[in-house]
Amino acid sequence: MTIKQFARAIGVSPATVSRAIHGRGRINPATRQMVLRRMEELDYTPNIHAQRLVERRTSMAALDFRGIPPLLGDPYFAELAHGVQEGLQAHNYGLLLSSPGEALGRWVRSRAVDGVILVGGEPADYQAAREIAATGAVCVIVGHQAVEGVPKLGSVVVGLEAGARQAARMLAEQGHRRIGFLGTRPEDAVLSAFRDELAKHGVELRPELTVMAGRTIEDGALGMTRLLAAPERPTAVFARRDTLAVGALRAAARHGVRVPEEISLVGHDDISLAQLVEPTLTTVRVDRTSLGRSAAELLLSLLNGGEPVQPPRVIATDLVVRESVAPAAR
Amino acid sequence: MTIKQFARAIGVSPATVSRAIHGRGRINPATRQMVLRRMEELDYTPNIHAQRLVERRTSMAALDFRGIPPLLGDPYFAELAHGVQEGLQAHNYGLLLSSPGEALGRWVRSRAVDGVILVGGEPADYQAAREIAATGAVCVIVGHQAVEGVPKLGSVVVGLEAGARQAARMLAEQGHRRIGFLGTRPEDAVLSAFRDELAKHGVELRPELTVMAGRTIEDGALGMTRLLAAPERPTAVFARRDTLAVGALRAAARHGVRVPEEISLVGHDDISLAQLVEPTLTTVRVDRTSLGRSAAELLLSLLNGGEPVQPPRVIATDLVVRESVAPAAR
DNA sequence: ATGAAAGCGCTAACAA
DNA sequence: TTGTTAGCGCTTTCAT
Repeated sequence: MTIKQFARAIGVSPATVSRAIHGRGRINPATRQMVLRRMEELDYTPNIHAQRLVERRTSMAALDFRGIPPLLGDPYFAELAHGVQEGLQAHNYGLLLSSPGEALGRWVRSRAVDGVILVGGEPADYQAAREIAATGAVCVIVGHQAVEGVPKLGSVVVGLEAGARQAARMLAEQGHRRIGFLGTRPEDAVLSAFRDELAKHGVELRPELTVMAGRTIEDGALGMTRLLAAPERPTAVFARRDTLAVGALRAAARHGVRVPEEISLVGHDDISLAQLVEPTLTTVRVDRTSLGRSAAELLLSLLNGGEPVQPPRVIATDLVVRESVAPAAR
Repeated sequence: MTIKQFARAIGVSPATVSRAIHGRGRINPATRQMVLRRMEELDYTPNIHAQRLVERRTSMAALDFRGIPPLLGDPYFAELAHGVQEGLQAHNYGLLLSSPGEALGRWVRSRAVDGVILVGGEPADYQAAREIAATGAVCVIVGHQAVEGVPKLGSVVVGLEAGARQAARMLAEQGHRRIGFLGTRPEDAVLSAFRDELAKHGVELRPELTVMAGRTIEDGALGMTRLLAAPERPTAVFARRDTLAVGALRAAARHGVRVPEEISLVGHDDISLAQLVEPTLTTVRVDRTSLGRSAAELLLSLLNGGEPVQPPRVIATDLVVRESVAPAAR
């Protein structure tokens, strides 16, 4: 049924129907109620394409993971998507899941979406975001660094410092003085914040106990084995990813070192596995659902004429205390 | 830029541009190439809403998880979504992620999507699928039972039997005779197939070793504890969900029972956790990516005037052998 | 407060 | 082979 047919059926003009639907323009409240009621009865729903064509907005946003390999299969990104969806849904925006590749550009240029949320921290991703914003669509990038001063471009940042500092503080306060670090890359906001905070508490993160292990469980096991073999074995270890921490846990078990009695362990990310290992893992949580929700909200605000320059939104990490940490043995 | 402006700019009529874009109707190949080239140069992209309005198709499908709680946060569904996306993308279809609730109906009635993929096995889900198909949209339901003979409605089914039988066969062949089962519901295709196949190998699945444990890790631990306390302890256990199996693994560890040396363990679903526990879990895989891809393909075929009655598509499960199974101790 | 009419940007008959 | 024209279903001035 078209608006014309429907209007005729209930004895008003199409314009009145439109006014009733949107509540804009002058319209008699009584007529409005009547129209709305009869819409239900006759099951009339406006054709969304006609609306979008004339209104020039879509109420759709695209979410793109920039070809990050495991894509949606990875719970990390799945939770992010969930948050984005929540944020959009609250404003009746739809979510278009963009597949990696060039499709995203097509969606934007054909105006299938009003805006885009890009997830990715690489320079190329920031470049892509700029290009999208330049075409007139609104774009929000979720990554590790803030973007400011670019019109139609916003950013949401994972604040890695906070959680790392909390972890450092807790370990220091529990009396740990020889602390190991299992990392992925030497230049890492988590590592520097952790080291800095330890220093503030009079604890030095020694280079020989700082191991760039990798990212997998196996990497973690290997790294932990090295730490356990150190002349002065650490009493606590901070791992940059939970997967590394889980590997470390295994290695400890294999070497007969009890966690947390003999060595404490802190992970990072709070993947679901963290609650499933034994002992359960104390870890730094990245709240991916709020990350997604914030990105969605920022997008919507930019879309509604929000200021081009937003205060950068930072989603702070925080420590989740579980079983894998104990005071340092004397 | 509109088609009219673009057409004028390159000195042809809008109709010619349209023909060039779609390659339909009579058009001089040379003109076509020219138009296509100039589209690139002038960066003209058709407004998708105008296209959809007149073509009466959207090239969009909605994916709805029917409010299954963890939603996208759960890797199981994330992988499914991934498969769906792959299938749709191959035909240039877009994926609209529908949020639980009434939104789906709106997308369908407003013609925002041509079709819907519904994931859910409850009777209410099948009912919802029927209603969608009745409105004129095409619908595919992903669940445990096939639907046939309903126009515009297709189904993809997880073939639970195959994997369950493989598991039974393997355990029987490894010499296991006292086998336990940790289930979720008594009426279950997996349970009956497993029991039946065991019987074929001369092994009885004894009622006292068949425990309806639940679905969580904790449930699994409890169930396993009961099995371990049985007068005649089983030498192998089949768990209906990997979460149950993981719980069983823990319970075994707590009771000092080694897996697989003293008791073998098989799970079901192959969630990512299955590879992360120790020992890694032998389990029945449900290939969720192909499940999603099949659903997408079926949807597209129905959309393209495919037969209302499709042969029901079944995605078979199969056994993944890892470390948690060993021959029965003599 | 309501209706008539002019587009929104595209496709597809129908003419040429 | 190409152009002209009439919609697709809606919103929004501009009249009334």
